[in-house]
Amino acid sequence: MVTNEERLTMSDKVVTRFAPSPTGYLHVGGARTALFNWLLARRAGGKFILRIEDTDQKRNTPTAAKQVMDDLKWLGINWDEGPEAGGPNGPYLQSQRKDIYDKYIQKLLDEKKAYYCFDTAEELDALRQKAEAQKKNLNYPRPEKFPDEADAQKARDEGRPVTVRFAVPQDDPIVVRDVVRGEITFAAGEIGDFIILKSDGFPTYNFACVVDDYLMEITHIIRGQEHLNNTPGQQSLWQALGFGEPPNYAHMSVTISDTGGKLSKRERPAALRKAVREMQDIDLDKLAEVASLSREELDVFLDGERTPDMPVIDKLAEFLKVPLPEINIVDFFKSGYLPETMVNFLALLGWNPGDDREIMKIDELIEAFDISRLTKSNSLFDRQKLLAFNTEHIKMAPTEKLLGHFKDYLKVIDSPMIAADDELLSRIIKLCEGARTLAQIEQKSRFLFLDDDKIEYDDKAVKKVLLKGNGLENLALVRDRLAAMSELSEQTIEDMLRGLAEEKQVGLGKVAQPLRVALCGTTVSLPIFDSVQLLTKDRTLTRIDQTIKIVEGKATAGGI
RNA sequence: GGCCCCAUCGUCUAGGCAGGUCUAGGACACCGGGUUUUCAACCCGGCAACAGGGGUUCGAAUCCCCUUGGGGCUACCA
Repeated sequence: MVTNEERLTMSDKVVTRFAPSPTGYLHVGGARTALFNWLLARRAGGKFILRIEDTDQKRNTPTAAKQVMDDLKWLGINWDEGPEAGGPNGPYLQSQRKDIYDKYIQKLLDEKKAYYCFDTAEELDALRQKAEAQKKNLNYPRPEKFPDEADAQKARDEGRPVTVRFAVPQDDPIVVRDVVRGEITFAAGEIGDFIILKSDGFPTYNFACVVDDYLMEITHIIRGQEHLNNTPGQQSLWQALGFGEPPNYAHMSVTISDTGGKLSKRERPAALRKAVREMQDIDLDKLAEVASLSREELDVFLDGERTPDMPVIDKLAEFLKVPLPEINIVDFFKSGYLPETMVNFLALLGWNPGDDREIMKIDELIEAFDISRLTKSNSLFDRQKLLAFNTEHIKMAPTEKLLGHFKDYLKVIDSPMIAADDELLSRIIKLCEGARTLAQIEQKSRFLFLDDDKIEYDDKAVKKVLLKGNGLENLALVRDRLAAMSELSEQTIEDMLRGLAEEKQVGLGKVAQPLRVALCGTTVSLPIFDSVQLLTKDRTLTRIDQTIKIVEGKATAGGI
């Protein structure tokens, strides 16, 4: 039996890569792919390369590459070669490697292993439909005689699109050796000739990726199962180009959404659409204004025809207070998850260390990582389990580290708590022991940083705690006792509240909860004794008075 | 439709390649109880799975075949 250790030292230096197309933020699936490649490289003491696959002129957004890199950095996934880092195999943006690809395209053309095509989109469509009628996939009819350079020039002059197709060898079956799935055989003739150079002069993914993997000396490619069907074609190209042994492929399972199907970034707009449809009396004009969309653009989106950019979706959701499922890595950041949580959780989606360990630090993950333990079957992204993981990681994290994460979080959500100093934030964090997300810590304590007149009273809380039973009366009593106190500490506040509860023959909750609602407007906050002490006596009294006034007013007006 | 992949508790999974030690282990969720100034956290207990059918074998969750189910791909996207 070959151990993981032996396998790693037996092989040459391991080189892996993550090759995202910069179409938006890094999403969970991409992060997982990046992570596995990174873990393998780190485990083996090899190299991890970041390569940006931006050969599609239509889909790239200018900021996307930076967004992806920011998200990788947040996760702690660093790259040895790539944009920003540099390296001997650059450039690392495929759009800047055109001359390299041209050279290899020309080589295939010269060797009659590829040929020019001049079909229009309509002509291809017709071919595809014909194939469909015969219940087959389109297998492009290769011409008997390949067009030559003169033909290509003529087509260009006539304004016809000029592409290049790879002539896939049709005589033998193609066997792909996959680390997680074993040997997969594609029958001879199954893989049709595919386009390697687009009419805009850029190579297709299937071509660029083969050339770059070769030139960058990639030894292991871990990617999603959705690429499995590309592999025979790529492997075939690898051979035609004379690149020798292809790299080790490992096709991971796909991450499935709890709504069914592959986890996709389309889910956020879809969730928003659904929520808007289910809502009544929304002012659509106002809504459009909030997102700085025209009313028409909004309608188009709501009809499901087109989707605006993510920041617009976020704005709409925020305005409507609709929680959207987190899909992109930044979404999780903004929801108060720790990067350690994401790395740990993602690593366990389709991989496990082989023992009962689940909560693991990054170092442990690296130490335990073994590519042969990748799982074959698809897995569902379980948000509840993710929450449990986050709870554990918050619990585990040293205060200083947590403080750092918390400050990052406050910044990204633009919280009024940014104003607080480290000492105060540390105390707050300690008071929130057991919190599941950084968001919960913020929500429990932000009332301390709001102006007294900016407190929003939650209707349900007011009804349940102040209007039912003796809530208001108890609050008034608390006010009097508090006003009479000279020294305020958690202990004296506790003594006062407990004493009062005992006198009234009620549980502590009956006096503590009305006070809590008066301070922060909701039933959830930091422990009450600390809350009062931190807010100070004067401001506590102010808020109590304000609350009594507002609630009594509402009650007599029959508003509640 | 064609091609490809997959199949253990509700979910993530261990076990499978080297068949017996599996009356199938862990975690999350769920249910019941405890603790409690809120939300959490925490403690104790419980429920819960080898998709179905055929083989092979003394013996199958484990090997083979079929069925069913799920997923992926099927672009001048990656």
